[in-house]
Amino acid sequence: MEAVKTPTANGPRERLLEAARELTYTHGVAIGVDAILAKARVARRSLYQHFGGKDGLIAQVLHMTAAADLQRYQAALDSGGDHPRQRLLAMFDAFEAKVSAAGFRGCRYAAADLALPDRNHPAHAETRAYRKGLHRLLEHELERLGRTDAAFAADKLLLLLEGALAAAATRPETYPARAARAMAVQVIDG
Amino acid sequence: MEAVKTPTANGPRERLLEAARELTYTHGVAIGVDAILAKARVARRSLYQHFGGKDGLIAQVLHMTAAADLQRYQAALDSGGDHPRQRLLAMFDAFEAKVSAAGFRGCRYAAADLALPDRNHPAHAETRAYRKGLHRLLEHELERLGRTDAAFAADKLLLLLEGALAAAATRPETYPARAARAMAVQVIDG
DNA sequence: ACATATATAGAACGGTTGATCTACTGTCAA
DNA sequence: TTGACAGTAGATCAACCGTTCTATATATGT
Repeated sequence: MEAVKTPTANGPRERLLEAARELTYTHGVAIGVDAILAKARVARRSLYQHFGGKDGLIAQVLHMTAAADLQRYQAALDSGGDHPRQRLLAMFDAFEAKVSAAGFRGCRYAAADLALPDRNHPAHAETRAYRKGLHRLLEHELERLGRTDAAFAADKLLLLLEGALAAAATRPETYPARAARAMAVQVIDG
Repeated sequence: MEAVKTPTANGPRERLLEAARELTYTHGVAIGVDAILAKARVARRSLYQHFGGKDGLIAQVLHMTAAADLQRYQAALDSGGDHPRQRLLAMFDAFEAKVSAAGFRGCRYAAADLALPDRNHPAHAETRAYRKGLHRLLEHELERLGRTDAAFAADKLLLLLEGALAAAATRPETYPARAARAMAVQVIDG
């Protein structure tokens, strides 16, 4: 029977996704197809077979990393224990470690949105879904804190995260994540 | 004598700057040279004569808009009267109006930084100078408030502005500038 | 009137882009 | 063995990129 065929864990499709994930982060989504193909060591045809084109590949990369990033945020929350306040602070701690880590180059999703002026590009739907998911994580914790303005407070925390990502990409020496965490405390305890 | 020659207020140089200012904002700095030339109704040669190339034009556009934007921020501060607290709040009010205005498409400087992976591109020096100038405006008001941590507090306000710009570009329906202003009050009164 | 500088229009260059195509190889099931 | 399928390699395409070029027109200053 073999109902489920092994998804060739290291097949051309996965190699393309991995290569594109790295290159679009370090060089932006404007990176050339040739560079992706070379890094993935995959035939040109496979790209168009699996993803329909460059746009499809980029959208799929964002879809993949969004799921992974949201999982990481969820894990950071869980590392804070049971109390929502501690959970949120643990998340901002993990966030600070992330933006301070070597190789940090800014927010992949903000970069994609800014680099693709075409509003109908499939990538925008992915970045929108990502932010919605992150907002949901934050809002849920704030609701558990008994906040009646959980949605608005989640907007604030999301704004702090986005601002810190933008600032960390251009002025890392000011430790923006630390400033964001300090303001987050005000929002959480507000 | 004519010590100062009229800088041909509507000469090719000015038309190029104006066209590039608009097009790089709506379509990103990846916009083609041809589109800029067509909009400015200027000969191809004039671009290379005046700016040396596309990179020089982009850098000059950022230099020009940075000066204008900083002047606008200064004017917004001044509209708040004498007291630093009122001046800063007036500035955040003006900021909210700006990001809510029709045609707002995000932060020109953040977009330029993200779209130009080459760290040596002259545009980066302009965006850095712009942020430094904005930071100076904020820090000066905070110093007048007697804050000993004026530099750090200015970092926070700058982070709020950058975060609101990023959020307003992708989620305008959440009124990020309003959230930023609310948090700014906390920082200012902190 | 003449020279100079600056503008224009547009052809052309070499390079790169994303995408399509043909041809060949290997695998596996019928 | 045969046929279908997915993969590789690489030529090729049209379009566009930023840049350089020639040639011509239009001012301005001496």
